[in-house]
This record gives sequence, C-alpha cells and structure tokens, in this order.
Amino acid sequence: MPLAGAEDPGLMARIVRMQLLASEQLEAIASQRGIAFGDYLVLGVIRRAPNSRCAPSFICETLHRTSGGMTLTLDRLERSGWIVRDRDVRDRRRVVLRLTPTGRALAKSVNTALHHWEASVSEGLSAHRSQTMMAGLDELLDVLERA
Amino acid sequence: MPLAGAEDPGLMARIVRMQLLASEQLEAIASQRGIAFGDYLVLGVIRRAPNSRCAPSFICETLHRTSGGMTLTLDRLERSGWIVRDRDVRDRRRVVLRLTPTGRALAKSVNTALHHWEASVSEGLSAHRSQTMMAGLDELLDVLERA
DNA sequence: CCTATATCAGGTGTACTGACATAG
DNA sequence: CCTATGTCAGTATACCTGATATAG
Repeated sequence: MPLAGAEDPGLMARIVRMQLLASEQLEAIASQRGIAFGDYLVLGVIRRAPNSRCAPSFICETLHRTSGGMTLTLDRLERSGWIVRDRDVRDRRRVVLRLTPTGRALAKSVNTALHHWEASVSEGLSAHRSQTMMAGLDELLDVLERA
Repeated sequence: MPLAGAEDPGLMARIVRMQLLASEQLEAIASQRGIAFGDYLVLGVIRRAPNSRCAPSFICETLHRTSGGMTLTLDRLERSGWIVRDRDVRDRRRVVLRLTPTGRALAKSVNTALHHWEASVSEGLSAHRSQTMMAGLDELLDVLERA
C-alpha cells in the first residue's frame, strides 16, 4: 500500500509511512496501559532528567512542544496523579516537576512494554540489517538535525 | 539531545526522534506554500490515484484516517478551492474526488519542494549509506506492517 | 430488508498562537 | 524597563459514536 505510484517512493514517503505505522503501534502499547504515547514521553523525560526532576521548559525543548500546550499536558498528568508541580525556591518563576510513585510505576511499565516491542521488531530483521539500519538512522538523524 | 540517558537509545527512541524532526521540516515546507502537510498528503493521494480520481474511503484507508474526520478535511480542501466532489454516475452512493487546477498546481509545488528536501538530505549521507538506509527502512516497514 | 458510502451532529481530547501575570 | 517562566483564552483540527440519507 505505497503512497506513490510505480516509481520509487523515495525517502519522504518511507518516513511518512513509518510515522503512520509506528505511531499506531506505539499509541496502542501506551494506551493499553492507560496513557497516551505523547503523555508517556513527558513522563519519560522527567524520569530520565537529572535527579528525576525538571522544568516544563526543558520538556518543551526536548519534545519540541509549545509552552502553552505543555501547561495543558501537565494539568492532565497532574490530574491523573502521575506528576507533581513544585515551586523552585531559588527562582520562584520556575516550576519543578517530579513523578509520583504511581507515575514512576506507569512509566516503567510502558518502558518495559516498549522494549519488548523493540525486541520483537528486531527479531524480524536480519541481525546484520539491524546493525546497519541503526547506524544509517543515526546518520540520517544527524543530517535532519542540521537541516 | 537524545531522549535517553547514557545507554543506547534503541530503535524506539530513534523512530520518535525522526518523527519529531521530520514532521517539523515537512510541516514547514508545506505551510510555506499555504497548506498543512496532512492536507497535502490528501491532495497527493488523489493526484497519484488512477486517473487522478478516487473516493474518500480510499484516502481513509491509505492514510489511516476515519471517515468522519475525512469529511471535515475534504470540506476544508473544497472550501480552499483545491478539490471538487463529483458524484459517481455508476454508483451514486460514491463520491469521486479530483483536484482543481489550483489544487494540482499546489500539490506539484509542494511535491517539488519535498523532492529538493529529499535531495539535500541525501547529499548529507554517503551514497552507500543512502542505499543501505533505504533498503533497511523498507525491511523495517515490512516488519512493522506485519506486526 | 440488509449492506455500503458518505455525511452530519454532539461531545471530547489535544495543540498552537498570542496575551498576560509574576518573578528576576 | 526588559527578559524569562509559566499560565490562560481563544481558535483549529481530529477523533469517536451514533444517527441519517441515499443508493445498491
């Protein structure tokens, strides 16, 4: 079911198709555990931040999101009981985010499921392909980042 | 700016990062020409369909979208003067979509810009890498499609 | 009758932009 | 004053469910 006709689809078509397929599967994995994939990414950023704490603006930069949208996302995550907003005592403009025990457990659970997904996808690839794919993707990411 | 910490990010993180970077750039290219990237994809599906005509349901399948949402999208594209809805004379339940001259010109313009983007990205990759990348992506897409 | 195609209506979730309050 | 951080209000878009023609 290629997007293009007879000719070679090209890089763009492949990327778009990958987005469609991967998004569906990642979304399914996360939502089976009661969270949207995009929201899981936010939990993940907090979890991996130094001391498992960070500011909303850091998440915006990491996930390329706007501050207005992030406020709504954080409202939602806080309402769900997965994160807490603290005030920074040094600079009281700043908010410090941290995970609740529930939030940490959820993030870990989704993370584990994603690792299993990764493993099953890798199984479908020849070992050699898997290696060169990763290297190729890294090079591609480098180019995209510079563009 | 990797999503993960010290360990190897893994396939999932690479895919997510690719989605972030690629979406931004594709969205920028399209919106510079006055259309959202998602809407361009719809025009593209119509343009590449047999005889440059197709039904709304075909677009839904191709782009994995819902019929209710597609009706709204098509309303928007029609209001913008880029597509026309005709009735199929054989089966008058069916709607046949086609591009207006303006819509065709816009789709071509975005398509050309995307080809330039592709070319510039490919330039940043070693020729050999570019080849194996594409092959690797195809294999990955195959696996994702089967999953 | 029953099914297929597309649309519509109502309600929900989410993101963006631009304005704003507050802190430095 | 000017900048930085985060929030809020208004807007846009997409989704889902279920109902509604209309045609086969």
